[in-house]
Amino acid sequence: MNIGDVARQSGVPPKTIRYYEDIGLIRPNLSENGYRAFTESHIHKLAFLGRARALGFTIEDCRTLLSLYEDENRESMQVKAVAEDHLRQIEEKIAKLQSMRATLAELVEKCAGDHRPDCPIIEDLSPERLAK
Amino acid sequence: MNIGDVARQSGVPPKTIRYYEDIGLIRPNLSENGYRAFTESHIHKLAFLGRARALGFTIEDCRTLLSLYEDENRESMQVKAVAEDHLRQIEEKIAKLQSMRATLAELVEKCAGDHRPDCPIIEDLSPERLAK
DNA sequence: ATGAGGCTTCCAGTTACTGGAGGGTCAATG
DNA sequence: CATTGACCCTCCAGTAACTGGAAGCCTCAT
Repeated sequence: MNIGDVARQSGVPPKTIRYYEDIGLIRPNLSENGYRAFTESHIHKLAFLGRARALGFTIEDCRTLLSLYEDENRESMQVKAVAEDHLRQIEEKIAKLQSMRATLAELVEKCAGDHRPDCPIIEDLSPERLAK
Repeated sequence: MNIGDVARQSGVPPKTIRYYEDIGLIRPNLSENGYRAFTESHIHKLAFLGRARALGFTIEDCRTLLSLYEDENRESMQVKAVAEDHLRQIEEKIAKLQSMRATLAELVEKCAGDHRPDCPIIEDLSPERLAK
């Protein structure tokens, strides 16, 4: 199967598939004409990767998860560890963003948004000592 | 003032200050010995940038905000527009992350995390058609 | 004058792709 | 049989915002 078909069936764009090959996530065969030749198994792996990426796992996490996916003797605790770690990082990001949102929302609300220059947003960003 | 002092007073590391100069956010003078020479005003701008970055504004947003900061004739609606836009993007990011978190939390909870290979996380990532 | 610490420039690496140039391959059509 | 359009290939560069490191001046205190 050619890369275009695989892209359609896995949901992973051709460019990305080539990139995944570059970094060693998948290893398609080469056919005589120089085209990559993919199998069903490649489609599965790519779809797997697509979902893992959609859940925000890093490429390195994906590498680990893919090897666990292929490993009949994996222990679910290995998978769980990766996922829990990722979950923690997502929660940290959410916390950071929520704190930003809180500050921003407050500032935006306080800002008149008219034609005058006075602006609580600018003031908040300015070093207070200027007020001296 | 040398870059080290400015870094300490503004909270922006020397490397980053040089980078900000590179991309035209600040313009320190050059002293005879080839060192950058900063003024109070540079410290203020850098502190401003540091805060804006901490609120997640992009460098391009910072460029805009900095010019508004320096513009006595700014209209607060200009500032507000930038902030509102940024706020919207943050909210989008939060939404995406929360959806990831929900899925991940559910999967993590369902995973036994023991020595057996069965794992709801891997199953969720796997293309279902394999089940056929 | 020597050594520590600060300053300089420049190059490379980070994350995960994405776009584009330049150029072969294939299947179908005229 | 030539051409056309849709594929495919490789390689290079760019994205965001820094950060680390090498190689080499400058300055001040001993």
